[in-house]
Amino acid sequence: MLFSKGCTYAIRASLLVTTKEIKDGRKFIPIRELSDELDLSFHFLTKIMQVLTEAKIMESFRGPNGGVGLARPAREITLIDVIAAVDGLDLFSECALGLPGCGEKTPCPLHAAWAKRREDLHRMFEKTTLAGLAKELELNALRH
Amino acid sequence: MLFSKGCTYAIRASLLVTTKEIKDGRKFIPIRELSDELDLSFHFLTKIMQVLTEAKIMESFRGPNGGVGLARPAREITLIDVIAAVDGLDLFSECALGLPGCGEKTPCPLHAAWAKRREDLHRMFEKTTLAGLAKELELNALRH
DNA sequence: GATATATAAGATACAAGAGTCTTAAATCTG
DNA sequence: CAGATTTAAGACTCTTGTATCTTATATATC
Ligand code: SF4
Ligand code: SF4
Repeated sequence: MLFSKGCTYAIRASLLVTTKEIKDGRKFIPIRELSDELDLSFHFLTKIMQVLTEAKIMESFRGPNGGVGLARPAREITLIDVIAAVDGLDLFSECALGLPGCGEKTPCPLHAAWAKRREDLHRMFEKTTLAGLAKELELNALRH
Repeated sequence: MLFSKGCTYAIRASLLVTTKEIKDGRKFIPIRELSDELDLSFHFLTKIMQVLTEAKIMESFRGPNGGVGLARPAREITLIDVIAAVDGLDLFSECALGLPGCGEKTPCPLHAAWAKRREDLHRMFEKTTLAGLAKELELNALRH
């Protein structure tokens, strides 16, 4: 898999929080509500949301009417932010073969082809904001 | 990581076998020689080469002067063959978010962008043959 | 203040990946 | 045939990722 389970959960949950914030105008969404709708473990999602909170992508609030919400406007949060917080960015800097000490100076024969696509992927996730995804989701009634 | 450790070892070892076959004209290379030069565990590499042998990518021969060698001409073995044998091709058919039952009919908002790059990656590994890599390696004195 | 609701934090359990080791079978050489 | 070499097969260990569970802590409502 390209991303860890936790990372994909983080993306899906962030997107759901975004749509709920935009559509219903709510500031904090309980994690239980998210885990129910996304059909995944509440406890596991809790831990992941804690990571996003620590990374200043989410804000949290305890007690009744508490939950998690975006710490910044949805158009300022990119998928790279979420990926970096959960999985790190090794995928976009390390290489397909993972040779020790590899790089531009001493490349393996796969380097040119892989590095190009690696950077393209990085740019793609960097340009994709939660606001953009939420908008696309609403326009086309896509799944989440 | 994009590929498992075993898969990257498989690629590196296949490539080394290819260059040895081409340059030295040897049919079988002992796995110990490969593991020594690639600086990785002999026993682990043995297990991986067994997978490649089972997949008809390599041929093996026991006893003195034995070892492993390419089962087909190097220009007919692609990286996709090696990847498919060790890691499988899920990476190129599954999606970034791994939603259950996802696909063209009910796509998530990431689908279009990801599917395009996923197929591009698949094509890249499909077009890359061991012979091509070995040639590039020799021409430019690249690492392996 | 008492109680219910929610996240925070960390202990624990389970599964999968990565790596090691041992024994068996095949092959060559002398 | 005897002994050395080399892969085959599988048991075993260690580490990491995934998931669950329990106990704290903060907050709101009454
Ligand atoms: S040279 Fe490039 S492609 Fe090759 S192992 Fe290093 S980073 Fe990866
Ligand atoms: S719709 Fe496409 S991008 Fe979205 S989860 Fe499914 S395969 Fe992946």
